[in-house]
Amino acid sequence: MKWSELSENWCPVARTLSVVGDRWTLLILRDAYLGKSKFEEFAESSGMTRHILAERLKRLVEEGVLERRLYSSAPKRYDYVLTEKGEELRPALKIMKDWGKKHMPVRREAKA
Amino acid sequence: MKWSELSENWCPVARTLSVVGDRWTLLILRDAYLGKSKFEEFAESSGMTRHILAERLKRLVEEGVLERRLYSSAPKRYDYVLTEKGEELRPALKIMKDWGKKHMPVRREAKA
DNA sequence: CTCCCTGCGTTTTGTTTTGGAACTTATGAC
DNA sequence: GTCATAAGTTCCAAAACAAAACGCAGGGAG
Repeated sequence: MKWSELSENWCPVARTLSVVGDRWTLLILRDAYLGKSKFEEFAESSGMTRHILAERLKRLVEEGVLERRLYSSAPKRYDYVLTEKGEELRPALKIMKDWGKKHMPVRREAKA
Repeated sequence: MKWSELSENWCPVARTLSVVGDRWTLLILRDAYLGKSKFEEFAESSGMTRHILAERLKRLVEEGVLERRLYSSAPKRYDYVLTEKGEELRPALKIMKDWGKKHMPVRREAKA
């Protein structure tokens, strides 16, 4: 089965994952919850390539998770802010944050 | 940045996603929370290819989210059960389930 | 005016991952 | 022997991805 067919799945978890269940998307949301909104902010913070970032942002806007907003008219600049729909995933990220803190300690290679 | 470098990230969310943040892995956990444990059960329920499933299961075992358990010795058969670490992600899936129900209705194409 | 800078993407070029389907191995049933 | 079951593994083409360069629209400096 292709990933793209998941949005029609009978299971609500699968349908959710069809939006946020790929590599990177939840990292964009993390940054959004931290107050970031600009393309360059997401790019730098998450470390993903601009290519992928542009695609994911477009998708999140299409799905109504983020809203593309004109924040400067000359020159024209857009940023991305959470919708109510997007806000409602925040608790899931909180759980992942706590889980990561508890179960995924940073293994730093013995360094001077 | 490559996805594989995420496990060393300063951010606990990113480290969590380095384990469960790819396509399919959370769908395996969904099935595990529903009581499934066998390879064929995961394969059929999630619709992912056996190839990918095998790789994801191996990774989840390595990370201590699932445990590979011998459930039949002749012929040798293994299944996969949640560890306590794995159980602790259940609330996140619950949120995604509710979010999917609320925000991702199944669009069925006008059908007779 | 000309040149450089910022911010938001798009294009290009290889590499990696994925999807689909067939194959393997071990054992029990008929 | 032949078929069926369960848990993977292997192969190849197709899709996704990473990295870096390019495009474009306004400023601002000189």
